[in-house]
Amino acid sequence: MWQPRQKQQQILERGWYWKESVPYGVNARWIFYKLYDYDHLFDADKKQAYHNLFLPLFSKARKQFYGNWKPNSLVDDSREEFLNGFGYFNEEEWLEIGISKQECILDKWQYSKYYVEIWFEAFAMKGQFEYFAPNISLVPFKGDASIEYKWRVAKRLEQMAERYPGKPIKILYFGDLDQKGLEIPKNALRDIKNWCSVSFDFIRGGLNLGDETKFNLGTSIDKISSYQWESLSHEQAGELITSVING
DNA sequence: TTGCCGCCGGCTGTATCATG
DNA sequence: CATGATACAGCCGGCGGCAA
Repeated sequence: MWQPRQKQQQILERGWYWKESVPYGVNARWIFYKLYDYDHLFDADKKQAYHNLFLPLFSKARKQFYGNWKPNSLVDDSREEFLNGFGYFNEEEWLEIGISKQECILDKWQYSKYYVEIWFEAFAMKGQFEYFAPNISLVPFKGDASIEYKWRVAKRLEQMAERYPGKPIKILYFGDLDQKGLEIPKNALRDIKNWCSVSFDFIRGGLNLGDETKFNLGTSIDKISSYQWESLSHEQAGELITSVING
C-alpha cells in the first residue's frame, strides 16, 4: 500500500478540495493552477513543478486508489470512444424506452435574436462551458484546427444561415492569453471565412489583454507573461462567460 | 536497505510559424 | 525549402539519490 509523504499528502488533500469545489469534472491542469497560484504548495519553477512533481503524484494517487482518489477522479474530455452494435432488446423495450419516454425537444434558436456558438481553446474545460452556457453549441479547439474541422465549421454556419434566415450569427471565442492562443483562432478564421459564404460576428470574449490583471491571474506553466484559461477560478470563468453571452 | 521521489526524456496526431 | 519548436492533454519509463 503506497503511503505518500507528509508534503504529498497535503498536496493531494488540497487537490481533492479543489476538485470537489465545482459541480463539473475538471482536468489535472486546472487543479494544478489552483494548487500553485492560490495555495502556493510548490516551491519549484512552475513548469518543473507541473511535470515533475504534480503530474506523477496525482497519477500515482489515482492508480493506487489513495484516499478517495480513483482513476476517474479527473476527467479527460479529449479522448472519446465510438461504441456500436447496441439497440433495444425487443419490440416491447423499444415501445417502452424508445418511444414513450422520448422527449419532444423543440428548437430554441428559432425564437432567439442571434444564432450563437462558443468556440474555445482549452478543450478539456468542456464541462465548465456546458455548465455556464447550457443550450449553446460548444466547438472545442485542440491547438490548431484540422483542415476538415475548419471545413465542417464553415459548412455548418452556412446551414445555420439557411435554417434561420436573417438571423445574425455570433461566434464567442474563449482561449489562452499567449502568442499561440491568439494565433489559433486567427489561423482557423482565415480558412473558415474563405470557405463560408455567409458572414458572422467573431467576438473574442477572453482571455483578452487586461484580463490577467482584472482577474489577478497567475502565469502559465510553460511561459511567464502567458495566461491560461485554467487559471481562472470557477467564479471568474462563470462571470466572464455569462457576461460575454449577455453582452 | 528498500522504495519513494525528483528529474529528464519520449510518445500519441495535426497543424502553423520561426529559423536556418 | 527543410527542419525544429510549439499548441492541445496527458501517459510511460529509466536513472540516481535520499529518506523512512
